[in-house]
Amino acid sequence: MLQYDSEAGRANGGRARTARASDARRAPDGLKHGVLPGLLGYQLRLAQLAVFRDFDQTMQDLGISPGRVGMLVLVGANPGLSQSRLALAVGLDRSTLVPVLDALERRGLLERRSGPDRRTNGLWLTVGGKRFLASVKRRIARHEQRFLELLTAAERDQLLKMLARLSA
Amino acid sequence: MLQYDSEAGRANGGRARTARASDARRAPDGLKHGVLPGLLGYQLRLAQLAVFRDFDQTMQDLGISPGRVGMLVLVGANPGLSQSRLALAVGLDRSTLVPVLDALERRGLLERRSGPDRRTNGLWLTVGGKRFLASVKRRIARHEQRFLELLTAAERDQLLKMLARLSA
DNA sequence: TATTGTTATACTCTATAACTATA
DNA sequence: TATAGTTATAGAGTATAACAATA
Repeated sequence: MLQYDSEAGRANGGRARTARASDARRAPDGLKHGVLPGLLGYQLRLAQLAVFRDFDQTMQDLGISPGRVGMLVLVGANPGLSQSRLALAVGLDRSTLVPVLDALERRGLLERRSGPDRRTNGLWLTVGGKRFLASVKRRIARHEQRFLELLTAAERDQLLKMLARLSA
Repeated sequence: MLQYDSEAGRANGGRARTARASDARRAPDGLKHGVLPGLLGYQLRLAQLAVFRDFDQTMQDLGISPGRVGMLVLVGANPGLSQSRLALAVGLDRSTLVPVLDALERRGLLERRSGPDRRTNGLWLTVGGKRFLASVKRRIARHEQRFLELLTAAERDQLLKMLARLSA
C-alpha cells in the first residue's frame, strides 16, 4: 500500500546525490520503492493506515469510525457544546457536520437541545450514547495496547512527543 | 482538528482507571480533549495531517497529491510496470486506477504502452513526466527538510524505525 | 452586520459488479 | 477458467454558496 511515494535526491542543496541503500532495493512486492522507506510522510502514512485498519477491525460490529468516536468523546467531555464549536474542533465545515449529527442522533447516541442562544444547539450524549461510548473506550484501550506492545515505555513516550512536535 | 478522539480508560485489564493529567485539561480551543493527546492513533493522525498539509503547499502550483507522486515514483523506478501490479502496490483496486492513469496520461506525465502480453499495459514515464518528477523530488526534499529539522538525527532514525515497526 | 444552523449542490476518492479481450 | 483492463454505478467524506432565524 502506498499513498505517498518519491525519491528525494539532492536534499543537500546542489551537491551530487548520495544514493541510499533503499533506492535500488526491491520491496517484498518485487518493486523498487526508491527512497520511500526513508521518507517521513510515507512512513507516517503507512503507520496511520495500519492503526486505523486495526481500529476498524476492533470496532467492526459497532460500526463507528475514528472521526465519529472523536465527536462523541468531545461531546461527552464538553456537554452542551455547540455545533459550530464542534465543527471547529474536528476541522470540518459546520455544514458538513449537519448530516453527521443527524445520523448520530438517529442512532440515539446524542441529541440536540436548545442552547443558551436561540440560534444555537447544545449537543449532549444520550444515556445510550454514554453507554456506547464507554464500550468504545474499552475497545480503544485494547486496540492501543496492541500497538504500544511493539514499543518500550520510553519509546512510546518519545514517539508521542515527537509526533506532537511534528504537528505543532 | 480532530479525526480520532477518545478516552481510553482501563487500559490495564479491569483495575480502577487511572486519571491522566490530560483528561481534564483544556486545549487551546477551550475544549477538554480527554485522553486524546495520549493516544497513538490520534497523534499519528495529527502528524500526518500536518505533513500532508505542508506537502500540498509545497506542491501548490504543480497540482499533484502525495498519492499521485507515489505512482509516478513507482512507474519511474519500475518502467513497464503493469496496471494491476501498480494497483496492488498502492493499495487501490485496479478499476480505481483506470481514471487516475487516464488523468496522468492526459497531463502527458506517463503513457500506457503495449505490454509483454496483449492483455497487459506497460506504464512508462514520458520525457515530460521524468522532468516533472525530478522537479517534484527536489521540492519533496525541501518539504521533508522542514520536518526533519524539528528532530535530531538520532530522533529521526528512531522515529522512522518505530513507525516502520507499527506498520509491519 | 455577524453568527448559527441548514439546504442544495458538487467534487474527490474509493469500491463492487459485470463486461471484453485475451491467456 | 483465470487474468488485465475497462465501464457503470454507488457510497463515503468533504467543501462552497446561499438562505432563514436570531443576535
